[in-house]
Amino acid sequence: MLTRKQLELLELIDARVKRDGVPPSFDEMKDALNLRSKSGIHRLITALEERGFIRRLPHRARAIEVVRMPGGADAAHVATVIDGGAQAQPQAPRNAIKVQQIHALELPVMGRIAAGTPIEAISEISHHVAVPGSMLSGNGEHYALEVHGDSMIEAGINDGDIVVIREQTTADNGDIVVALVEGLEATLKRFRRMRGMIALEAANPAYETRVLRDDQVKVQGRLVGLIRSY
Amino acid sequence: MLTRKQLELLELIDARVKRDGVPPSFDEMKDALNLRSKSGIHRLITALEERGFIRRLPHRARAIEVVRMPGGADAAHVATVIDGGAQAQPQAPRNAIKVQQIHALELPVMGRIAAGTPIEAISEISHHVAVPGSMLSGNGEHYALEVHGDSMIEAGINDGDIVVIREQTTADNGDIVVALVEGLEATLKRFRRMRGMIALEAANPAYETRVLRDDQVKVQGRLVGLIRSY
DNA sequence: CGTAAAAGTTCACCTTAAGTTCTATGGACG
DNA sequence: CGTCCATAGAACTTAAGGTGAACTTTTACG
Repeated sequence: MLTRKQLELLELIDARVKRDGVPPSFDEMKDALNLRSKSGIHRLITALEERGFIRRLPHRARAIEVVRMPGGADAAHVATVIDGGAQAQPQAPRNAIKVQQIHALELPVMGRIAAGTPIEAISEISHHVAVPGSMLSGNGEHYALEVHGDSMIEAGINDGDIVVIREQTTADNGDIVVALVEGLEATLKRFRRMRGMIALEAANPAYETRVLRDDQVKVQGRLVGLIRSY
Repeated sequence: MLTRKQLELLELIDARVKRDGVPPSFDEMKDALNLRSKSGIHRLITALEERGFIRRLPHRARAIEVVRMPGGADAAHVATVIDGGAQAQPQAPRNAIKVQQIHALELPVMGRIAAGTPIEAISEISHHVAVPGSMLSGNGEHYALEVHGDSMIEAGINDGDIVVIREQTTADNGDIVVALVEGLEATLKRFRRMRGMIALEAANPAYETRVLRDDQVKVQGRLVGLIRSY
């Protein structure tokens, strides 16, 4: 899986992060591996990223994170240790064997939502889904809903899909939102504001656009992601 | 992941919140880090937010929250500990570490695939995505591809979507598959076998169904999931 | 409720640190 | 003897960090 050099670099990064709390820069790595040019480091880093051992933010200084160590993790079920909120706890519990960082989060599926016509509650949690971190905007609360109906089908949202919603009370034109109409019907529609009114458009010609007064519509969240299983 | 300054500031905020119960103001942080201008703090805060370590409400006084600490896990980045299989950690660990199951796996994105017309390589890994375990069939290798083009649009597969593929060389009628045509074109199409020939149907009337001889088509995998970010 | 103080934001300017890219070099190898 | 590939080197681009000042929004208080 890894060449000797790649492994060496991976172990170096891991050791430095543990020692300093801060990942090494390219220059520091180059010195530590006795190379004279950091372009070699660049290639090694790229290789490690491709193989899924580290994650990084391109062009960002010291933005490297070790995701797993060789021999490590690759199973579908993994136990995650979530730190209560603060208190870093670097070392894993003793009987843990392998560690992998997964860039994802479990979100509650709060129920079903009728995509086209109205109703179906945002009520109790039925279960949870893992959602890739890249879908989440960093700040803001998120939850998931199961789509029922075909009214958003032309937007590529099918019956049974899981949609990921970011809680927010405002929306821009063209956003797909979860809106509460008349205080009770929760629907998933495309949001458009026009001369004082709000239009909720379905993405299916069989459904009519509903134009409502400002006070009849309460935006509850915006669609930020979609997950479908076949 | 963090530079020294960023880490320093993060630890300061964390310590202050623990000590005072209230996050420090920009001026207080500036003094604590021995800076003469608070605009530097602003930039560090922005960097910490980008990297997902803190969450904040813009313009609000002292509205900063530490979401996670380096090495520690919370929010979008979660450290997963793979328990050997048996014994999980039954007893509540010393400093209130919560254990959560994340039912997901990081899959490599192997490149782009043209959904409609032909070609685009399954070549090197560009990056990784977390994929919910419910998508994975337990056994079998999986990988991900970025969809390019609109040929599968009526199946709810849009340009830019990430599709999750399970490696397999056979397919049932109606499956959506990654197929290698004539040994070089990789396409995402619906698979149908008819009287000794294989039909690869696009889900877009603008594209024609291609009917090919058995030996011209090699099934490489089957679509098992889809992930879309807005 | 209005206003002043406090807190957060933005900009311009600068220096240094860090990451990226491209081309050249030199050895291993068939 | 040419190809492959890791290393080197340097040029280049961008990010990080620092400062000071003006400006806007919140928040607290009389």
